Amino acid sequence: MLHSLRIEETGVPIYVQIRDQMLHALGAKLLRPGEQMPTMREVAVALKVDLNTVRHAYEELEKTGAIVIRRARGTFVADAPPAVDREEKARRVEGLARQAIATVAAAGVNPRDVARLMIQLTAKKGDGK
Amino acid sequence: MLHSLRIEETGVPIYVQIRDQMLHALGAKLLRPGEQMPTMREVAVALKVDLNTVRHAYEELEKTGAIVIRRARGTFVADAPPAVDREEKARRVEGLARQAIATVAAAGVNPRDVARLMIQLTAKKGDGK
DNA sequence: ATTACTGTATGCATGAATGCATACAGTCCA
DNA sequence: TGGACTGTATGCATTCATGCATACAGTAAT
Repeated sequence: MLHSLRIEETGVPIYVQIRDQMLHALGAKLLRPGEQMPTMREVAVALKVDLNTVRHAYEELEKTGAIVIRRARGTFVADAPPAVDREEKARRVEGLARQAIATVAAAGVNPRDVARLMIQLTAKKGDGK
Repeated sequence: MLHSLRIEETGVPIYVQIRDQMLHALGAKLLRPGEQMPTMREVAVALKVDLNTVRHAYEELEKTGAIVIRRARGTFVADAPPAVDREEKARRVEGLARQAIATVAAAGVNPRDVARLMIQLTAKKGDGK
C-alpha cells in the first residue's frame, strides 16, 4: 500500500493526491474492510510529508466513510466503504488513457512509445521528477 | 470549447483544472492548430473566476508548447511541432511520459494500468502514423 | 508502571491560490 | 483618430497548503 503512493508536482495539493490515491487503492481491494491502514506517521515518513498533511487526507477519507480513525489505535478500512463501482472505475481508467493518447498524439508523438516508457518509469524506483 | 469546461470543488486548484481540461480538449482536437482559443476574459466570465487565474492556466499551457499567447491579439492553438531528430524526440517522449504519470497518479489511478490500456487502445487499428 | 506506539492539537512561518479593483499597453477596425 | 478588444500587470486582502517543532492524550504490550 505504502509503495503504491507517489507524490507528483502537478499543482495538485499533496493531501488531495494522498486522498485520491488511497481511495483508488481501496477500490482496488489492496486493503480489505477492517484491515489496518498505514499509520499517519508511516505515510508522512514514506512520502517525506508533514504529519498534519497526511491527517488532512485521512480526515477527508473518514468523512466519506471510506475509513475509520481510532484514536491511539490506528485507522482502518471501513466495514462498508462507499462502493466504487467497478464499471465506473474502468471508465475512469479508460478516460484517462484516451486523454493521454489524445494529448500525446497532439504533440506529434507516438502514444505507444510513451505508454511503454511509462511502464518502464514506474517499474523502478525512479522518482518521476 | 467553453461549454466543456467545468470547475469542481475537489481541492484541486482552479487553474490546474482549467489547464488540464483544456489540454484534454486540445488533444481531442476540439480546437485545431492555429485556431483561436477562448479569450482569457471569456473563460473568466464563463467560469466566474478571476482573470489572473485563467492567465495562470494559459501560461502553463504555453510553457508546454500547447498554445501560443499573442499580446493584444489572443491566444491560439500551437502549430503541430516540426519533425525533429531522434534525441529530441526521445526527450519529448520522456517528458510526456513523466507528465502523463504525474497527472494520472495525482488522479489516484495506477499509471501502469493506464499505460497498458493505452497500448491496447492503439493496437487495434492503424495509428495512422 | 513504563514504554512504545497511535491519533490529536497548536503555534509560527512561508508561500501559493484566489478574488477584486484598477490600471497599462498593444492591435485591429470603422 | 477613437473605440473596442486583447493580454499584462499591480496592490491588497483572505484563505489555504505545507513544513517544522513541540506537545498532549489515549491504547496496548511488557
